[in-house]
Amino acid sequence: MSPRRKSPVQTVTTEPHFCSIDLRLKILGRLPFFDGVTGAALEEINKLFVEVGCQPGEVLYHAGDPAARLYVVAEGKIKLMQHTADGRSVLLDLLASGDFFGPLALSGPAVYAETAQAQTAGCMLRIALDDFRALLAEHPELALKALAVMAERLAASHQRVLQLSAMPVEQRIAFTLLRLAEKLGREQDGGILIDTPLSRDDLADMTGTTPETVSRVISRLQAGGAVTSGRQWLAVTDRTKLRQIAENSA
Amino acid sequence: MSPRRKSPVQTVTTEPHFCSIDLRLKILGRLPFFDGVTGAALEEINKLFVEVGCQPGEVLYHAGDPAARLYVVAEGKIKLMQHTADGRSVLLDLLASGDFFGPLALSGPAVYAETAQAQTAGCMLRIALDDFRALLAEHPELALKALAVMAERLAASHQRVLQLSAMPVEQRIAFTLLRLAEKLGREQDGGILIDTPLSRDDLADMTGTTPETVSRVISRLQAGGAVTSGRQWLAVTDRTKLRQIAENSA
DNA sequence: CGAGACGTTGAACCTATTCAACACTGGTGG
DNA sequence: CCACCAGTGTTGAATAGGTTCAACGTCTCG
Repeated sequence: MSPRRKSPVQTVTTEPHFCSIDLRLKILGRLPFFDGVTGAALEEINKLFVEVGCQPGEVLYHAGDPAARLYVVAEGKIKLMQHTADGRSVLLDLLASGDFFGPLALSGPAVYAETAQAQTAGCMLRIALDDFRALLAEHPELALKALAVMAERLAASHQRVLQLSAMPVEQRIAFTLLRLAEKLGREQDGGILIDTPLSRDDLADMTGTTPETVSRVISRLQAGGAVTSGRQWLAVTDRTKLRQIAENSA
Repeated sequence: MSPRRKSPVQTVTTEPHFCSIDLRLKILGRLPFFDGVTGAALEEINKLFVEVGCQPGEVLYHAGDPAARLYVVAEGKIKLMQHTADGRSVLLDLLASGDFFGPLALSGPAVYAETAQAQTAGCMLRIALDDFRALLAEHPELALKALAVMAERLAASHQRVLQLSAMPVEQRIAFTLLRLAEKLGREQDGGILIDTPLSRDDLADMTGTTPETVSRVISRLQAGGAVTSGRQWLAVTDRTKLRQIAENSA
């Protein structure tokens, strides 16, 4: 019952970001792509990656830019976004350590389909598209892994289309919070903290609504005891209640 | 100015549907998957497929069913749908001759993610998941083709999320009609006929709205001369005007 | 300490939904 | 062959859910 006043979200603040060799190998080894690759080959692969630091708010690339590289998140959170002509925006995905982004298709027009923006400071591992193509040629089973990743994302996107088409705002927000808690959740005295600086605008862009509406809904959820929230942070305190709201089809 | 009274959409009516060998090879040869495969190998692949006829409205599989097969549309139109607990539905995709559907992921849980329902009578080519897996092992480059297909569909789904999140109904419908005209369009005295029996309900499920609203919007479009429409059919008569409506961000 | 970003809340407005009545079409069976 | 009926489409009126605009409070950072 003691409302936390400051954000419990850990924001890394060490300057010019870079990753230790250990972290790099750990990240790469954990990728679905390379989980069957042995240590020596992995180090070979590691050499193909370049590390890039980034600052909060920094845009790694814009939708429509010529696409020549793929990225892996080593540290930090990345927002994948799209924008309309009149300035509205959608947050397509929120990526954390180990997530892959960029033109996974490999064929097709070599432009980025979305804008990638850093939500926190962090470090990315970058690989040239050609190098990745070569890697795929060498290890054909990697394509199957990529296929699995794409299928998962397609299913997620379809799920979102369903929600936007057929559910009221409150349910969409509840679902989104559950998903975020699952993906970015960290245990925090009795609740699951969504471990990224998350604004009302971000949530609005994730659920197809406005920041004002998000604020109202979250106030309601907070009054009902389902979540606790403050400036740029949110924790799920009653998962069951939240799920109930998400699935309430009455 | 003479409003067509009967649907110009050609509906195949020959009973128990099946495909000629010629058609089968033609369809398979045209698939992005097999476009590099030579005649002899193609006939080998052809043997793995079984043909299945289907009637309008028939459900090939339900979302959640154990998934053991992949399908290729030889003839006819297939609706891929999802449903909510309270009976609302979304039409995720409308597939025509040459389109692939089923669990393209190959890994992951072996259940169908959507429901596949025939919109017209038609014929499908079916392959066992295991056979397809074997095919992929034999021809690793096929995985890249599959990857490209998935990427395309993911981009389409993202586009739809953007539209549902940030555009009013009229724009969404206009966009949808343009896309349908592009995919299923057939030239028809001065207009582009969308060559499938398309109900207001279908359009509502494609644009995240209600059949009533679709009806109103289409009436407006028709009054403006952008489209002509009747029972279960629609033709785009002024592409430019429709595109203008679709992109109007004012 | 001030400025700007973030968040909340209220009130008016508007778009699209819902409910309802009716019209048209096409197919079926008497 | 016609009458009927279910499926489809149209239109109107009332309503609701969410947006928009605006004002204000609060936190953070330089």
